[in-house]
Amino acid sequence: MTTPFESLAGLDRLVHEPARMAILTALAACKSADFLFLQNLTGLTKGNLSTHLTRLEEGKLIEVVKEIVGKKMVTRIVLTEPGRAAINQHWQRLQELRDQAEQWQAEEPPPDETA
Amino acid sequence: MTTPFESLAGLDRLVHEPARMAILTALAACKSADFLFLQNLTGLTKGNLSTHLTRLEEGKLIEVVKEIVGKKMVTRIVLTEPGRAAINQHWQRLQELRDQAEQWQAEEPPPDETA
DNA sequence: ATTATTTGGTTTGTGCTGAAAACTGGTTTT
DNA sequence: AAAACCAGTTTTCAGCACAAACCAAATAAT
Repeated sequence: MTTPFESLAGLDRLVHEPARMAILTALAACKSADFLFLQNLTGLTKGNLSTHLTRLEEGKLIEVVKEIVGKKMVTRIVLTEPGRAAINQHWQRLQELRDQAEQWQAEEPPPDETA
Repeated sequence: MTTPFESLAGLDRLVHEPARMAILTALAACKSADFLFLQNLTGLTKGNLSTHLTRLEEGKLIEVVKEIVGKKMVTRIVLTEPGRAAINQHWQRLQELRDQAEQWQAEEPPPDETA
């Protein structure tokens, strides 16, 4: 028997991490985002954003595409389908777990020791 | 102007960390919990639970009380009022931010470059 | 009574990880 | 041509989660 608390403790940190939740949620809300736009949206520093993007890319949740626009190189970040599923499911899971936690009652309550 | 994504990125890691969300949420749902009961609920190892409890105690979100019951020493963990507020507000904030993110649209969209 | 074993945790060691500073390569400005 | 700037990347470092090792007290075995 697994409690909602156990599930909470086991949440995927790749998605759950605040900065990455921000990035993934932003990407899910935008049709497209380039690096600087994402930086503005999330308020992360460039270095920080860059490393989080690398992690997300390693996890196949996003793709980083470099396009040349005019003479500038633009880094476009795209949410993959697994990535979209991951962030959506994460939000949904949080909601479920919160609800379950509220409903929850110990089957085997801790020994009474009010004496 | 701060976006919901910026707020997401700034979430308090002391509360947001999966193991600690589990602990705090469990404590909010129980009237009381001793160490082993919490361990069963969350599925954490003893060492891991112990260190997280220390962090939460340092943050004044819980209190760890050692009682002697019969001949046994029982470690009882109590959510402080700030602790209860913190976990409740955290859940609420997550909900809000999700909603805001869904509503959100860029005021200043990224430069169109469909060419 | 003395020695194992179990119970109920804490401390220590280690590898990871998030954050910002420092760096890099191209571009524009002067 | 040099200086300044832009758009990111790499490096450095402190902090952290995790489990293994450890420890004290109670209980069980001999």
